Amino acid sequence: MGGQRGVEPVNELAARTPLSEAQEDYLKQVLLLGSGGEGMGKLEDTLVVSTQDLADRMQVKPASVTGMLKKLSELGLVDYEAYRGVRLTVAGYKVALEVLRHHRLLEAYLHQALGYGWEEVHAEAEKLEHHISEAFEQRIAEWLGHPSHDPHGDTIPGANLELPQTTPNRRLAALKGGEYGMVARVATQDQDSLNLFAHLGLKPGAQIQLLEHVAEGSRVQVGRERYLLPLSLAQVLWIRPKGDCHVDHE
Amino acid sequence: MGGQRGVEPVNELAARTPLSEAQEDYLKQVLLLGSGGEGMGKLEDTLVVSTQDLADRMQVKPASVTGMLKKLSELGLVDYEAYRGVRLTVAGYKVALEVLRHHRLLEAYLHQALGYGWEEVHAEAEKLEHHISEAFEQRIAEWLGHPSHDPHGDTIPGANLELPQTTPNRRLAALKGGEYGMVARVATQDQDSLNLFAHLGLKPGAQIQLLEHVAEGSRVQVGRERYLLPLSLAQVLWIRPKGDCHVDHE
DNA sequence: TTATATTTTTAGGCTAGGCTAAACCATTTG
DNA sequence: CAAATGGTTTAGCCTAGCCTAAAAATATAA
Repeated sequence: MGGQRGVEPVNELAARTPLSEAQEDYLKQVLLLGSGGEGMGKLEDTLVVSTQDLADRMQVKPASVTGMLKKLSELGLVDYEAYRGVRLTVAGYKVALEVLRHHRLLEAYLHQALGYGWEEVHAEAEKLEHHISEAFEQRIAEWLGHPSHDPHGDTIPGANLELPQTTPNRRLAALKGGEYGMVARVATQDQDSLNLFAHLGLKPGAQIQLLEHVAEGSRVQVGRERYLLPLSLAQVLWIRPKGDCHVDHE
Repeated sequence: MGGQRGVEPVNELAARTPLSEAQEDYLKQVLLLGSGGEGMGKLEDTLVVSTQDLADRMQVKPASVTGMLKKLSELGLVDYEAYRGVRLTVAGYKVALEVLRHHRLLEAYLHQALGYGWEEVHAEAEKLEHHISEAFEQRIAEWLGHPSHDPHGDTIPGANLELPQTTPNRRLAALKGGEYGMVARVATQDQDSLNLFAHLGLKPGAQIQLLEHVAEGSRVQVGRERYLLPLSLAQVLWIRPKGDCHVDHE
């Protein structure tokens, strides 16, 4: 059997074997971590992901990650070299996008059709994403009118897995004092953070002004309330800058 | 540890440990098989179920069933004695009803909210029933107006797991020639049978007349069509008898 | 009531996906 | 450039659920 010359023979067939829930989750996290906070982009723009990071995200020991990466590598879903980290292959990227599409469509559906709060949808979608059929995906996508974003402001890959157009946003922590903007994305999966953001009215679409950065975090104005957000939170709030600074009030 | 006098000490606590999908499925099937075609009734009216029957239903070898029954027995969810078959305990019965409630609410929701055909809902509900939260259950129940029956005519246990009132129906195979009635329940999970019934318009609510029983099965009138249903199908079609025979036409 | 047939259980294996402890590599530090 | 440090992998174990083959119990027939 030696001698398959050529560049990328790999196990393309295996990509058709139905994957386990765990496998899908690993692929999804490789994509998310590799996209590093930014929206999530083309496969080429993706970074190499470390065993450790994956272990943290999956709530699992690094040794377990190694084991899984070997399997996924044999399936041709990731490029993995010991001690060097991991990246998705084209096949793995497709799977990850599909899972992410399920997840985000579910979030949108739970929010819009069943009245879940936007901060509540993540957990439920996380469980369901692996168990819905393509028919289900299609029907909720249709019901929703084929949305491009979920309730957190994350983009939803299209039915053919194309990525929606994204506008360039900046983290709240990167705004300059006085700048106005609209919350475009709340990029955390931590339930406590989500609850806090929801409580403060900091959801996608909300208009805000960054007052100033201080040692403890960022001071921000939302409606007529002013809050101090610790840096960790200011890092996950993505803002679409609006008009420039010092506008017509005060 | 000897000497817990009293009748039913058992492992009540374990019933609180979250069960695996497989465990839930076994419990559900013990209930369904123990209810033998009839609607599904009180725990007391339930029959003992054999290892073999369970194996057939679960698409699994009898040896595997034995293994699982031992575990469920230790958890206090079934009463199991080697070679004598199995029955649910009160705790197991509750779990089974809960799973069934999920299943049937999902079927109703998929049908009414997402436009699935009534014959298509079973498979999707089968996968999802183990993965929805109580919040999800509640929201779809509410959306549906707390229905008492699913699209196949099966009763849906209430939020407190009470059983809805059931009216006494008879199998099509048990009707007498000339009797009229309404399809009340299509009691099969076989996809081909479901498709056939759907194709013939034999869904819950349909008005029918039994013409006669012949060697090959039962001849039945639906609208202005007449069909011959093999006995196996006539056994799973439950009818609510309407007016008596020979009414005002022909 | 003994013999045969059927059902059920036991024994021993396998895979997936976790874990721990120990070995290994790479990178940083002295 | 050697040594210490910390992330990574290997080796070996464990549990859930399934399997097959063989043994045991029950049910049926003679």
